[in-house]
Amino acid sequence: MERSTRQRQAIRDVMTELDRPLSPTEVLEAARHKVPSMGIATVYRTLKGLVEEGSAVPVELPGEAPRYELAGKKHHHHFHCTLCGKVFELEGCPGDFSFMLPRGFKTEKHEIVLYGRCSECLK
Amino acid sequence: MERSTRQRQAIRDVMTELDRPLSPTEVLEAARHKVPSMGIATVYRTLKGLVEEGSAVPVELPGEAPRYELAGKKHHHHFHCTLCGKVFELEGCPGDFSFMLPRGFKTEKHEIVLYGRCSECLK
DNA sequence: ATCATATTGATAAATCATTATCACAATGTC
DNA sequence: GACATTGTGATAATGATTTATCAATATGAT
Repeated sequence: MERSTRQRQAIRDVMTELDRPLSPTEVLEAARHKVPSMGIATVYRTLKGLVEEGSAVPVELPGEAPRYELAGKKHHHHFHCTLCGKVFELEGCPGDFSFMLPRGFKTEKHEIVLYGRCSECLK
Repeated sequence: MERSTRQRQAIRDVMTELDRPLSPTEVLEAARHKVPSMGIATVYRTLKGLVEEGSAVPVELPGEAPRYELAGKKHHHHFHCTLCGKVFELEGCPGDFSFMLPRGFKTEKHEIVLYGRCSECLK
């Protein structure tokens, strides 16, 4: 991640503009609108580099290959549209799940995923 | 799933006895205590059959291959021990996540996964 | 107990996401 | 602008999980 290339800039731009967790394939499709020659290998390479340098983080959802979003966001969870498949960032969090813990267990973190229809798919 | 075999009974027994979501490998290891000759193919075949007949359900956790648990349990979520890797069933649920939904979105279901140390790993 | 056939176990093959390879192109330093 | 070097794109290779294959075995109806 030393040189500034059209491809890398396009990928960063796409992640900023769409502002939701994107799969490598989604990144490729969107980035090709800016750099039509882009290949999937470049997407994987760049996403890996962004994660290593700390400017992106992987978003793992049940039964799905990792998506990626820009780092630095505050604690949040995700919504997965069951129709279009897009994942969106959610605000808010119930916060305390200790009442669900069996005796003797200790929790470090949690994940919440809501499933349903996004506003676009409900139109 | 027509005949009753030692292998299938062993797999059902293991799932009942351990009473937590099990990966195919975990099922194999436990079932071999009952039927030492058991092969991994039989585990996959049997789990698939159990799911098809509705007596087991897949449990998908972020970044993990599916585990399987017996069907018929009431709404619940899961705890994933970050040390031993075992997954446990949790009781209770905050229930309402509508306050997290963006305007125009509708939710159908949700998943919660807690991560931390199980009681065995804290001893 | 016999027999038709479903099941098993070992392993080859298929899948799918991701990474490695490598010739060619682009970057940016001098 | 020349050049050393990094980056790209096409695609082969990899790794992990799951499924297919098939000869041998076990089941259960007769």
